[in-house]
Amino acid sequence: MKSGSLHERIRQDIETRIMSGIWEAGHRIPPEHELMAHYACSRMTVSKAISALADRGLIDRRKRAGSFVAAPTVHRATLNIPDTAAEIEGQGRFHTVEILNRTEREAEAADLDLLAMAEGGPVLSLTCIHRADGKAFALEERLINVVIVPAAREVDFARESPGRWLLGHVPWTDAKHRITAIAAMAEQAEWLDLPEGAPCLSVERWTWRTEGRITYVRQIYPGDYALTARFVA
Amino acid sequence: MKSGSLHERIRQDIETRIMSGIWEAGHRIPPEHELMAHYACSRMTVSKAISALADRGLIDRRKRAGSFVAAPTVHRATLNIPDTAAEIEGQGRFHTVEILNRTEREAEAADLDLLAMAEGGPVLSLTCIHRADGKAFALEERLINVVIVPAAREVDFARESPGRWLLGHVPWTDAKHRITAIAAMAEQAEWLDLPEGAPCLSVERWTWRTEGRITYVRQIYPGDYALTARFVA
DNA sequence: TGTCTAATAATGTATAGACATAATATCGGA
DNA sequence: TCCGATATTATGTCTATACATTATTAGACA
Repeated sequence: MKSGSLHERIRQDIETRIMSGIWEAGHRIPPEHELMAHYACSRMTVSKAISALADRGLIDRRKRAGSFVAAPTVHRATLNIPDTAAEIEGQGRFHTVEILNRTEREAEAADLDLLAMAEGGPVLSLTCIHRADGKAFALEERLINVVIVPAAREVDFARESPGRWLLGHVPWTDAKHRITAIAAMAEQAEWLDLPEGAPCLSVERWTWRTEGRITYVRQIYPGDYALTARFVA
Repeated sequence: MKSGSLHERIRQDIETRIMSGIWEAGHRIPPEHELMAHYACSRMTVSKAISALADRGLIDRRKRAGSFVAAPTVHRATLNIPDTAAEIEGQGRFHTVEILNRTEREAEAADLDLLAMAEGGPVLSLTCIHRADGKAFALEERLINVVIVPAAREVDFARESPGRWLLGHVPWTDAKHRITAIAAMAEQAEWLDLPEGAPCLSVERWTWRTEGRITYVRQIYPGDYALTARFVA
């Protein structure tokens, strides 16, 4: 239980009190000088423990007033969205990608929107299917902004999947995800080996850095695929 | 840009270098004493900045060896799953809940599993529909472990929705989420005002605290409902 | 009684130094 | 050349102290 350092133990201690409901929302936690006395340590150590809790949103700190247990209003969970190749290999299965379509073209109206391109320019459009031990796992539709990532032109994405290549070679500053349920359209259903209209999970991601959008990707998984997320950090 | 405190600025500074790709994965960031000199500050301040980055998983720190930019293998995003009532009201719409079914019974085999109950005991089963401005928004199927939360027996959940009541009255220590796509079954489709078989987003959540599982809930949204998540903390 | 002002209590930030810990580098000897 | 003891370096934790910031409380004054 007592994991190493003092500030860590203090944090754990307070966190347990909050989580177990001994200190409920709105309860004022003892001021730092009291905790100093209680744990017989310096203020910095106590402060470090409390700051960690504040960072995680478990408590609110107000000057002069004190620190209070925060009222939970949302479930906040961390979602790990691994690059598909890593995910499949992580399950001990054999991953392959097949490129179904690769086109380099001038950005069309729809592309301009997805990649937030003001002026237009060349884009690389990819459609590929990921397989785990030969079985369809996910369908990937991707647009890459070639203006920002010119190197993508030269890559053989059948050898290294687009997601993995981008992750390793192109840094991003921000990403937005959108998760919806869709009905598989005829062509999609065929590739995923599902009946037409079968429910599928669609995960879209827009990735950008300061200069602009890097890539847009939509991944379509059969409905029984589950994204899992956990509370706590 | 420069927001307030020095350690915050240093963190921002380093983060920008990492995110922009100036320092790529595996790059060693300057040791603390160099950063001290560069920012003309004490070691504690530098350390605080770097520790924050380490907490977020952006860098790895190794004694004697130094601190290195971590290799990104996954997109990590924070998913906010608000209690449905709060979500609807947050959109400025009018929220109502209708309880379609409320049963208190001895736990059945399926319940024991979902609530991880070893011995059995009473459970409260609820089915309700959330509406936004009168329009179907989400269908909620919930099990509450009455052994742990006896107070739930007395609550009128038509006045305060189950999610909100639990959030406000019952502290949890951990939660697990599972997101899948499903086809609406006849009864579900009817309540959600969708054709049978329409793709729907299913969000399941298991919530527990030290003594055991508190509640299991499955929320079913029409397919066009989107969960969104952002990178960064 | 009401209002403005000053004291006070709490957190927030930062310093400078000490010792602990872990991994690497170095050097002497077999 | 290899091995092992020792030195070195970078991070990890902690102390004691100082001053800044902010909201509340108490007191002075009209």
